[in-house]
This record gives sequence, structure tokens and C-alpha cells, in this order.
Amino acid sequence: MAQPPPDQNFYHPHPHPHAHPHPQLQLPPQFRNPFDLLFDERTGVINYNYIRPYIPNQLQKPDDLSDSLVMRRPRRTRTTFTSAQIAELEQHFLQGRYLTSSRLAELSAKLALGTAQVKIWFKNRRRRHKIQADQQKDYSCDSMPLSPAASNSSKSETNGSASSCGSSSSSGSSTSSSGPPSLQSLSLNGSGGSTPNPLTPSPTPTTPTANLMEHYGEAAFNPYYYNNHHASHPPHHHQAHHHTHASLTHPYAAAGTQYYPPPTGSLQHHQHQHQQQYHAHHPHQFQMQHKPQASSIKEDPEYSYDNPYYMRMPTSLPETTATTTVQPSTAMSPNSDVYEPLTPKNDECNGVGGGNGDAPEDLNETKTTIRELVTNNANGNDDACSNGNPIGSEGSGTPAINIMEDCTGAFAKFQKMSPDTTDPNYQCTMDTLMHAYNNHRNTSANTQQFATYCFN
DNA sequence: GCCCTAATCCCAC
DNA sequence: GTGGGATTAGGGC
Repeated sequence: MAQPPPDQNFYHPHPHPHAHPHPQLQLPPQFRNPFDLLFDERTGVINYNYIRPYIPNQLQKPDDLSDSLVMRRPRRTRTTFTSAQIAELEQHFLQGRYLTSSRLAELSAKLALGTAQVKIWFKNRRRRHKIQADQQKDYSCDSMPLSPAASNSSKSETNGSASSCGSSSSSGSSTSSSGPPSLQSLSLNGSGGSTPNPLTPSPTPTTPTANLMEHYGEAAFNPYYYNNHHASHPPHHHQAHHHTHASLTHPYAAAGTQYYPPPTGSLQHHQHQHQQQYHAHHPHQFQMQHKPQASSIKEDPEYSYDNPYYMRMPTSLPETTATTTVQPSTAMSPNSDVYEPLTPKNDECNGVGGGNGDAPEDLNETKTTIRELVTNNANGNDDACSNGNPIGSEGSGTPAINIMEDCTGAFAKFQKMSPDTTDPNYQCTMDTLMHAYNNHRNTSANTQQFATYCFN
């Protein structure tokens, strides 16, 4: 009987050439999932060298089993994923943290990996992400100063980042005591006073992706970019890149953690490990996703794409990053089998969930909101502005609107993070704009002053 | 030896 | 069957 070639993906404790009985033969109960050990789902090869009884560690070894047969389930040889495989896996993880069977099969075939390996990778990736998210949350809740907007709003309200930070967002416990700040806390915190319900995506037009990508660099959000722009460059380019975007005291650096900038040593490792570690240190882009209920994702007819809790991926990027290669998320498609729901608890810390990173759309929303604000104010409809000195006090909101229209590019100012958290221009959120507005509506004699303050 | 992480074990649903 | 949490262990440095 011809013996199949041994499969190198399996551990062979007894590499003797004698074939063990065929797995279809009767197996005693202590054999658990023998096919796990025998069948390589990638190659389809049965490993005839390998039939061992599985005895849980906790169970006592039956007397009639020799020591040579009692062992922990042997491991497969550790797979070393290629950088391309990692990139692909990361990209799919970006699109959704859970895979359907069809997606799994497709991905495993595409990457020439076993389905078990793909599943394990996603499982471990989710685990890693959760740990880091917990660390970030702890850090951001404990240490990060609130943006002026959040600070303002928190004076009169107890919603927003402060209160939601205190509630656990996951079934697991937060175990770490320190870590890098959440990027949400860094750049998206401005929703505190303008997000009535922290469990819903913020109605405050924010541009999280634009903010974060500009501040941290495209690579932090796009593994493809990372591959294309860093893999071929010496490590110092990588670091220089980040210094460019975090030229001042970076919260991560200030925290003295290993997370950001990535440790020099690891960055100087070879590309594969470099890439793996990079993603381990930059998990921020998945903050809004969480585990769906049970197995409801795949067939749940209520799994509506239109549900605002569902992940939204950026479909367009600021012009400064328009040359990069972020793929339109298939998670955007109702036919996608990778998109997943966002549960309310996913809105960690500040209720900016939803991943609504469509910058131009948000910008338009912001402008529309301000337009209404100014118009109402100018028309005397702003009850809050009873001091007789409203914006557009010339009797029409038109000048302010015109200024805004003329200052479209100036909105970009608010998409930049300031290292100075006391800077009232800290964030481009409605809170910030309202902060500026409130500060100046009592003092500005005309629209121009306000517009100058806000948009220049 | 340390770190990262693939793989395993265990339990819950 | 699949998930998460805990753990083990391979491999690079």
C-alpha cells in the first residue's frame, strides 16, 4: 500500500514509516477529532503517520495506555504567514472581523491557507484587538484630557466620553492599567455635548478617518498602503513618516508606552515581523466593531446594512490621501458576507461609533448645520442668542454663509489635531465650532470676526 | 530570555 | 459549530 507523503504542516512525533490504521477504522472514544490530526484541509492529504489518542490534560491517563500514547494534542507546526497573506488578512479584517463560511473558503483558497488557519488568524486577531482596545480605553479614560468641546459639554452634562468611558463595553474585563489612548479619545471626542445618545452614531459630523489618517499616517489605516510604502523602504523612513505627522509631543510617546511610535527595534526587524508588529501596535481602526450576537450574522434577515450601528467604512478620503489604495469596503454592501453589526456597546468612550468616516459627506453636513445655525441666528430664531448681537447681526445670515462658502478649504483646519488640547481649534466637530461660536458671539461685532476666528 | 502570535484547550451559547 | 478567554509553545530577535 502506497503511503502518502508526509505533510510538513503537521507535527510528527513518531515519524516512523509504518502506516497507522486508516482513520475510517473504528476509533476508541478517547480519540477526539482524529481527522483534525490526520487531514490537512489545505492539501487534502491524510497524514498516515499520525494517529494518536487525545487525552485531555485534566483526565487521568487510563492504565492501559502507555505513556507514549498519552499526550497533549500535538500542535501543527507553526505557520509563518507571508507578508502578502498578512496584508490580505488584515484587509479582510478591516472589512469585518467575522467571516462567513463562504468568505472563509474564499479567503483560504486565495491565500493558499487552510480554513482552520484563517479562522485561527481571525480569532487571534480579534483577541489581540480586544486586548489593545481595552488598554486604549483604559488609558484614554484615565489620562486623556478632554477636548475643549468635550470639556465644555461635560460641565453641564454627563454624557459623552467621560460617562461612557466608565462603562464596560465588552463582556471581557479590562485588565490593563495603562496603554495608549484611544484614537477616538484623541480625535473624536468632540461629540460629547452634541451626541444626545451615545449609543448611536454621532450626529456630529466628524471626519474620524480623515483626522486619524492625517495625524497618524495612511499606513495606520491601510495595510496595502503599508505594504506599498514601507515594505520597500528602510525602517527609518517609516519612523520619519510618523514623525512628520506627529511632530510634536504625541500622546503615545508622552505615555511612554510601546505603542506609538512603534519601537525602533521591532521596526528594524525584517519585513514580515515588521508588518505584523505594526498592526499589533495600530489597532485603532476597529474601535467601533464588536462581536455580533451569537451566530446571527450570517443569516439574520434583520442584518440590515442600513442599520446605523453597522460598520461604515470610508468610501472616500481627503485629498491628501487620495492617492492611497484604501479599498471600498465590501462591508458597505448589503450583499457582503463580511459586514457585521455594531452593537450599542461598541461606542466606546465617546459615542462616535459607526465609523462614519466619509469626510466630504460629513463636511457637507457640518456646513449645512452651520448654515442653519447662522441663518437661524441671523433671523432671530436662535433662542440661545438673546444678547442682540448674533452672528450675522447685519440682519441676514447671508454674509456668514457666504464666508463659509468661500472658506470651504478652511474647514480642513479643524481636521487637524492640535497637540495642544487647550487649543479651541482642537477638533473639527460641531462642538468645536460651537465652542468658537459661543466664545465669540458675545464679542464679535460682525460675521467677519466669527468667520475669521473659525475658518482662518 | 523576551516578545509576538499561531495553535490549543476549555467553556458558554 | 462558533465564539471568547486563557494558555501553550514555536520562532525570530
